[in-house]
Amino acid sequence: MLTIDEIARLAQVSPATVSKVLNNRLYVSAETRARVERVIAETGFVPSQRARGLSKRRSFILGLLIPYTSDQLFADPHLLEIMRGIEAVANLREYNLLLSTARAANEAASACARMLRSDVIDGAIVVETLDVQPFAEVLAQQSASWVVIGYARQSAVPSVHADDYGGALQATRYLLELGHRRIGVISSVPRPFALEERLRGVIDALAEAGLCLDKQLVAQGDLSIESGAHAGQVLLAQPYRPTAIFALNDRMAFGAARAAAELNLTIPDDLSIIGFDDISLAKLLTPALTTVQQQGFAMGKAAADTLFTLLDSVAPEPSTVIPAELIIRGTAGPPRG
Amino acid sequence: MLTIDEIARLAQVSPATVSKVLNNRLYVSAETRARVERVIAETGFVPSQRARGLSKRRSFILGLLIPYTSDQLFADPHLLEIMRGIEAVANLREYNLLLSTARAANEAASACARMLRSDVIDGAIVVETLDVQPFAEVLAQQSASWVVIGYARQSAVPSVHADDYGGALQATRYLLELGHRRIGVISSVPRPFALEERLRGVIDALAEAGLCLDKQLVAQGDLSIESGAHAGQVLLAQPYRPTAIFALNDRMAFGAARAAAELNLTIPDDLSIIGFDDISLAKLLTPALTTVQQQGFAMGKAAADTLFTLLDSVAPEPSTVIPAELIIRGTAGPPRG
DNA sequence: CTGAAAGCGCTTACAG
DNA sequence: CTGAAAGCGCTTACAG
Repeated sequence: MLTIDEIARLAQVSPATVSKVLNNRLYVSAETRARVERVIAETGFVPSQRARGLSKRRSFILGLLIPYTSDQLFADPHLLEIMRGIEAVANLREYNLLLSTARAANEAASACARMLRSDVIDGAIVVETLDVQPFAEVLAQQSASWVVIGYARQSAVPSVHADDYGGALQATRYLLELGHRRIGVISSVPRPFALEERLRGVIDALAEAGLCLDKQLVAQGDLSIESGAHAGQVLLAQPYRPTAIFALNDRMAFGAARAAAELNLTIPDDLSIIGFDDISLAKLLTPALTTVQQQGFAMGKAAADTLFTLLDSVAPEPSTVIPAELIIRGTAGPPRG
Repeated sequence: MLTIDEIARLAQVSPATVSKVLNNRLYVSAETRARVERVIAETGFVPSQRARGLSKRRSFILGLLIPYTSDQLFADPHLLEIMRGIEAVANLREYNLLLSTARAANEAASACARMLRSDVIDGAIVVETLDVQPFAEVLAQQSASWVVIGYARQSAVPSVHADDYGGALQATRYLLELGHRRIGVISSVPRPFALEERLRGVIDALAEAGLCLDKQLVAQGDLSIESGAHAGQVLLAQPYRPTAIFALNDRMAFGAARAAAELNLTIPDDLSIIGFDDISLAKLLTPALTTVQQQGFAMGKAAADTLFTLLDSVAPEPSTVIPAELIIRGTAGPPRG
């Protein structure tokens, strides 16, 4: 294998000098630098990262931890966009990305701790698909650098999340503007904190219009399509039924659409539906689903930026909120009559 | 940071002995081993991977390369399953997974080469979402260890792929058994090799029944939903139209279903549709899509096994074929009348 | 069975 | 501006 010593020999300088050139250090004469660079180019030499890491005490690798149950991951709308955002930043810093998709949260947390201790990774980004608490406990001890994409409530970890509250506010206001007054909501039990925020957005938007959230018009699902269909049936079976349904995630919105179809209700004429997430299938519903989009790329980018801030030992923003945007497509319109 | 020297001091042995315990070497007395293990357990010591790697000349990291255009990745049915399969094997070997999702194929190839040369990774698994040729050219030179998931035609790389031919054979036979004689096919231009194989399966199954593939009944898409819809329109606009359509991927099958809906054709009574891939949305079509499923987990596992075979310097299987299975759901039935 | 020494391939003060 | 030397934290012959 080509080593720095070999390059030094070919360029007739010391390994230390080659190292200086490699690291863009000052105090190397222009001609020496040129000579070394030529040899490097000719040989295609790439320095060994692990030797470099051993000296620099860095691995130049970031861990991306996605604790998941396969079903969740498939459903996650913007995970890939998040990854792209992280990668974009990591590339600039010449960092690589290590992927870990452990199953249970505590299992993932200890795997993460191991990678940190064995210095395989310099820091980690944890996607809050499961409970973040186990990570907080394990990683706080070893004063590790990490950030969570999601809500890191009690723990003091920097976090990045979408503006769930604002997104729900927009969606609800839109329905109100269209003229809806009886707006059904499909929420979830147990409720991830993001949904808690979305629900708060609904309530506040209704309050702006002088309305209260009618308990009768809130049905609970479990985030799945099936549960959305069931919740939709419940809402639509009411004597004085809602003219619009805001499902707090897209999959449940799909379910609601199915429930409407079973009752021969036309969307959006008989029933408006809005979802949240903008999963890739949202466009495939007919009509296409009006929903709230999260900016995965921006979230990934922000998370990586935050992590590098930590690695540079400067205090990062405790939390970053990425805007969410209402995407108007075809499932919401003015109520009939 | 805790080092092997510190452990040695605490256990009152030499670092070399600690190393032997760590590596499960023979020739360590039971009591010495016990003492060292106790200290390791008490301190929670985890050896530095990069120091270990520097000595062992291994990084214990595998590269997973997914050259993609974001659209493709979203659409990829079993990528996550593939990743899980790879991870399962990697975990057993105490290897980690590095993820790289470069855009263009040649860009990805050179990034891969860099990671190999800088010994960030010991080997790579390339998912054939784009052309594998650039990888073959770049990696062949440095005699790197890598395998492709997909078809690695001219190149001598070990490959793992689904039984596209067999899957198409099954699907077509099934339609024939249901009684269909006029079977439309939605293929693609340009055609990935996997689709080539699927088409071959169709032709052979028809031949078994004494039928030929009618050119009139083959429409070309480009793998997208929209193209499938268009191809479906073309096929269904024919005077003597097909009673079944086999779309060579699920997305085009979705498009075909949409085309059928526009003509008020009922599925499967007026038209049977079969897809290929079993993407996660397949179940969401109403009726749910009958399609051919690829075993992503098995593919990932096989690819990782093959890569480790290479890393262990033994000659691997040149190619591994993973069975594909017809999943019978609701979009295919006997033809009317 | 155990340990001293050299080595993996870089980087970093430090001296010149 | 340049290079010798030590060090990063392990492992591996080798000697005892």
